[in-house]
Amino acid sequence: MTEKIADKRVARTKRVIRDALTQLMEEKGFEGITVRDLTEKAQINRGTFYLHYRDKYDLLEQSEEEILKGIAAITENIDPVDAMAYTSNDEPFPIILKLFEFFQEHAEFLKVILGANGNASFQVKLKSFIKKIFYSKLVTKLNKEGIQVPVEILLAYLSSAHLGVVQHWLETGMEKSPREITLILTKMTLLGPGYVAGLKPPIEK
Amino acid sequence: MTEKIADKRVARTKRVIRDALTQLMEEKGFEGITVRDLTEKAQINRGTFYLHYRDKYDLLEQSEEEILKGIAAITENIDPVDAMAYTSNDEPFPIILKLFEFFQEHAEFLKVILGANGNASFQVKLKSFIKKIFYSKLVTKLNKEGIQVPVEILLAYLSSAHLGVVQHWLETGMEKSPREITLILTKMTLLGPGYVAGLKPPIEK
DNA sequence: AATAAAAATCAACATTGTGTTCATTAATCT
DNA sequence: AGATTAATGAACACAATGTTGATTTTTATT
Repeated sequence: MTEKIADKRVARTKRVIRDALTQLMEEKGFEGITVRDLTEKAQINRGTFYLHYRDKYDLLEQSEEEILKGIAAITENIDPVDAMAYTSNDEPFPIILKLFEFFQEHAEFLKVILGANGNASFQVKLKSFIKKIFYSKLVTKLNKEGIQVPVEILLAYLSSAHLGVVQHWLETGMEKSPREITLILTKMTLLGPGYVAGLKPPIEK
Repeated sequence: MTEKIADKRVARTKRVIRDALTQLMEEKGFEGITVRDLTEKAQINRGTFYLHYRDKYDLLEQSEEEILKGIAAITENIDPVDAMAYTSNDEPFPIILKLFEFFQEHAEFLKVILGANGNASFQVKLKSFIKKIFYSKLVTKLNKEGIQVPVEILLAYLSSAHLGVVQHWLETGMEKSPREITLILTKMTLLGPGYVAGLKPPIEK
């Protein structure tokens, strides 16, 4: 995933800089961070920073890029039939489950980047991955039974809802396991939020 | 809503600064904007900016604050029974409809602040308003029929889904009317995204 | 273990944006 | 019309930026 780093010093430097980024973003958001802040927190020379990154935006991009590559690896080989294979109420969507396991591994960074001090553009990128997943699920259904709402809007609804639950899950310390949270998501999506909330389901059967 | 501004010059200055903010955020995001950028775009003296705002963050906060007050005015007087009064499949939630009408009025600013170059913390604040709406709807149902998923997660799901549709609606030029888009949202929420997508609803009736 | 190669440090530099000030000009309110 | 208040323009010290060149330290290689 990440390019192999030959020199131990480089690996260490990049690691301490990224750790500093995560910590500082949590404290004051990317906005308020200076390169000096980063290098002080990381305890390296300011010049060293510029040996590896053009500026702080470059650092952010590279950090995000790495995560997005990991997500792409999970989502890009979606077999519409198999990967989201059905899916009873008590069997989680396999891909969603895999994603939650990946999120858990990178929770520290994702928590800040997807949080209130985070980066809106990263959210958009992540959301489009999630959209892709649901789209691949929907294409098989399209033109069979009519979809009752515009597909684009349905995708916006579903991807946002799922990302929102990821954010909430990270924010509250990941109390549920990836499997548990995926099951809950599956349930809300298949049965409908209204139904699971106990609202009378106005389905004229 | 906004404090009455006595002097016409002040009103004009604040207006051109905020217009500049909206434009520049669209171009390069809040991150990259300098006070010099703002005053050049607004064609005013740089010192004049500091007569009204402490710094660019203060400008952003005040701009957001104004919007949030408008939303608060709509949401704070929610009568759980009345305001979200039922609500057949082809009657939109009144509050949601009102919100969309408000969003339409402030579309230009909201589009950028909720977009890829926008501000994550504003999203969080707006989402919590939406959560409040659904919470007020749910409390009446609580402890009656059991809710099948944790309330907090359900609220995260619903509020994120709704905010996501708002973002998509703004992003794509508000082609649907507030009433149309609210109806679609109501439908997806009450019937369930799975159902409206044509998935077999696994409801064992 | 010795040496060549590469990375990190340190100090210095010009540049740019910041936020403040003060005297002056211009627009507005009554 | 005169008093008041806002906007302008120029100047200032300060802080962060991104770059450079010389030096030291660490790593990889033989």
